[in-house]
Amino acid sequence: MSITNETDIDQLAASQLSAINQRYTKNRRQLIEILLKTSKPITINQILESDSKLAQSSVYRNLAVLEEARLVVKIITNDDHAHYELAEHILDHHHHIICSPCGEILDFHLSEKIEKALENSLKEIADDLGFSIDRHRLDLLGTCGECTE
Amino acid sequence: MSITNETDIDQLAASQLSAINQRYTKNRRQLIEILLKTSKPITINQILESDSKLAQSSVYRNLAVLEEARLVVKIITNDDHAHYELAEHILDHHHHIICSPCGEILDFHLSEKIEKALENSLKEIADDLGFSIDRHRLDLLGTCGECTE
DNA sequence: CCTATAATGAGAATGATTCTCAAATTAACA
DNA sequence: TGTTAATTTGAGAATCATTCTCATTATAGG
Repeated sequence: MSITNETDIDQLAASQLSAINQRYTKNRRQLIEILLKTSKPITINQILESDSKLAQSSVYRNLAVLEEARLVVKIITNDDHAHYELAEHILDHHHHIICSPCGEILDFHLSEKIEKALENSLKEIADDLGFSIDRHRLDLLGTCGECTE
Repeated sequence: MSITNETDIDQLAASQLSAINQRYTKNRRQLIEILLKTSKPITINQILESDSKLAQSSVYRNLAVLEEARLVVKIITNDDHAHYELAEHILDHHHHIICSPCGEILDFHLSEKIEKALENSLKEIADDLGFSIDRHRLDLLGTCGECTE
């Protein structure tokens, strides 16, 4: 349950964008490509450095559109800069381990067993509180090897 | 494992502040009191409304100091405003359910069994990745009853 | 090809948060 | 309980990520 074929992603992107009356433009395709190449969540600055010709305002705007189309997820931490990565139905369901000193974010996976148990538990809790749940997120906050040295 | 006695909190606050060479001033005490009265994480604006005489710049500064002293936790979401609440050794270990439309945050608890299983799992993962872990956080994102109607 | 509509890019505007600095408070000690 | 040195406070200015504006450019669908 992880899409790597680029044609598939293009179809998915086009379809999810059109569902909210948005076009799958060159700029938006390029953002998807950049995020696909990167194996971890990145900031807008990193995106701007990585390609060049992209206009800052368009990157902000398009990431917001892609997020609304549920193709991209914006990750907010205590770091100054938001990070972005592809949505979980493109990658797969996972969580984040965050280095507080340097702001780097890596993905990690929980065992299926624990993930399931957690999900069931969360479903009950949300019901009790009268919430309808969109998703959950689990973050580990600490210090990476680099920053410890 | 939840401190409610106000004298105890004062002692704890004084001690943790002095550990980072900071004083337990009237302003800081007042912030702790406000957070103690509130049963859920609140924003700086809510704090300013709730008391009045507090200077905005001091509230920002003092919450940062209290956070450094590990008495207070800053909660960042996709909402514009950060929320604050007392640290987990004053309240107790818990998680957050966040209403995306209105930004409200409530606390919830996981059963002890799942919490333990999760912690063990996370410890292993962090070790494998060479991270030293400070804490974990688990958020439920969705829509509260009020915002659904 | 036209035309209407949406997307783009450059720069201005916004707004939460942080910084500055003079005045007030505090701790420590005589 | 004064004195002094160091810290905290408050008002407003500064910062900086993000959002908005608007004229120009690209696109979809006849």
